[in-house]
Amino acid sequence: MKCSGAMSQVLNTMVWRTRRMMTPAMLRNELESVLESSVRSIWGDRIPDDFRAVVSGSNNLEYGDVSCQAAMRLAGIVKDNPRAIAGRITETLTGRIKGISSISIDGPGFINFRLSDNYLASTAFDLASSGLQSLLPDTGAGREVLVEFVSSNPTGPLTVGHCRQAVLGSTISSLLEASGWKVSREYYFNDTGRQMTLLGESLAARYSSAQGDEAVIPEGGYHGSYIIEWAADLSAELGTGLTWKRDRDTFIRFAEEKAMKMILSDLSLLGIEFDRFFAESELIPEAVTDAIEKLSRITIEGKSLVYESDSGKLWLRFTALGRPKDRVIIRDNGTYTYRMPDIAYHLDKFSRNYDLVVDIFGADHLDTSRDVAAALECLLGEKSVSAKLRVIIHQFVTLVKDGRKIKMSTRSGEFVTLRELINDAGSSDVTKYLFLTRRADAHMDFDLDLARKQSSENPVYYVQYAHARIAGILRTADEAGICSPVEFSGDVSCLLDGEYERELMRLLESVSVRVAAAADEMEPHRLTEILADLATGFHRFYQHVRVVDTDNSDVSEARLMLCRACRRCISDLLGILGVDAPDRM
RNA sequence: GCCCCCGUAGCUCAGUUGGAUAGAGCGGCGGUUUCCUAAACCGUAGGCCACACGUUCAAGUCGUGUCGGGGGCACCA
Repeated sequence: MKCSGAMSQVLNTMVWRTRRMMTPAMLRNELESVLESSVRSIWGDRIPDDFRAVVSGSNNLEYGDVSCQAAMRLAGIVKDNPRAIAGRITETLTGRIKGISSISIDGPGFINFRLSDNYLASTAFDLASSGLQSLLPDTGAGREVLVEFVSSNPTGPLTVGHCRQAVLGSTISSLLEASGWKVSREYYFNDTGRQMTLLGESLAARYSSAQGDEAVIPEGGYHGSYIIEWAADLSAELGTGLTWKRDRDTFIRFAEEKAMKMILSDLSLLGIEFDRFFAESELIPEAVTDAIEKLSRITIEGKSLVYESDSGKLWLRFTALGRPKDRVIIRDNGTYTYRMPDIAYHLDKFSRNYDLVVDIFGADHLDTSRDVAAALECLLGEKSVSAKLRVIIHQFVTLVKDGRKIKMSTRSGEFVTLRELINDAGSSDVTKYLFLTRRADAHMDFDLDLARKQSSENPVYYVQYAHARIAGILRTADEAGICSPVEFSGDVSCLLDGEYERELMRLLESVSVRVAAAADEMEPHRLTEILADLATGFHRFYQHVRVVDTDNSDVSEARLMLCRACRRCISDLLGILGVDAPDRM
């Protein structure tokens, strides 16, 4: 980017200085602690220890930019009316708070604060120059978190349901990363047991049929047509002489390898990578046996947690742990049921000393997941588990095509794959974004007809368009020889005192706080809300305010800085979602 | 039978430890372009927040119950 004489003139006439960055989170924290100490200094020990003067955003411009409702809370405690309380609190703090230009008491007793123009401009500037992450609180502070997601067994391609989980998991991971966590993404899969045998046998059946032999896919086996292709590959590689009886392992391992490749390629469509693929076979038999041993040493009310039934099965007494049913953990044929290796897996995860362990599961795992958590709490102590384990359960997806819902069943081979979905929707960006427009715990109808529309009806394009528009402005500005300052000066705020500028700055200021909240709650759908707000805010600003104006270069430069802040904010957020931020559309 | 989720504008959905006049997109109606991307903007209509009771100074938000819808619950994973 080149800078003209006008620019250097501005640089000369303004006093640029470095300063300590004041983030929106710091401002709110400071505000809260000032309010709190004011309250405590007035009423002393009448205030409960857990009292907090919480500050939140105002939804109405007339009521300032941030507000505090402490006075209403205190009414019952100090026996006075809220407006009088608010008055006493504010008396003690006039002129003491950085970043605040005025304070008022409104309504039943809200204390409303107006952010100073200087502060607003400075946060916009910080966004423009250093990006969103520089304003986010460092919640993770380098602590380590393990996020497990997808964890689909290698039996076929990923489906629409896995797609939602993949998008959720990778976005939550990125969000945590942006908040200062060191994130490991892990994929757990079952490479042993009945399902793999069925898969291998299904492959063997397809393999035999291809050679004209009569062969039937086993009861409960896999009917997907992709296995026909694997069978062809298998005979091309190893010839036609294999039989299920003699070469079980060859069939199973070949199928597993093919399935895993399929899954990896599906994931790459979404741009998702894992740090580790953890196979169940790594736990068998030592880790699982060890876990059973630990559990069997525990007795609750005189009864052993692990017991054997007449038929030779081994049970875990979940009812003693507050769960509704006891469950079989070892079948009479000596194999483990799903829960047992999963408990061992979680013990393994906990033994690796992560500060936080996040599980992302579909609604079908709810019951098991609670059993696993109960077993963990029993072995490791309730406190250490509840403090570290975070389970996010998401509801299922229904596809809507041509206005009608598509029914899916998994094993039968009648399902829509992730790959088909992305092809049908036209791009992975659209798919990813739309999956994040709903809360994880809400059922979701994925509307393919909407996904295919390349118009403002489609929320992705609305946001991307805002980004492309800003990029266009920056190009125009560059050609006109205008660029925004590289250092911040407080003086710049007087150039941005218009209604639309302030509205945009106010919005930009709130973004990092909202993103931090989304990270704390692990609710990535809030990011699409924020993005939509940013796009709307920018479009509105653009419609009313001329940015590139060579006759008014100082104002133009200041406005350009807002544009850059907005663009950076949008692209950083889209980056967390893994969605492209195009410069042209 | 047990468990989970949902019920907010015509449709799809947001709604920040409970707070001020309940919001957005799409759809409807009416406008805006000699000007940096009209994939945009502005205005307008449209709501007993399923229902009842309770807690509270204050409930879309919390509790109990009722009704309605979706989903899950294996010795599959």
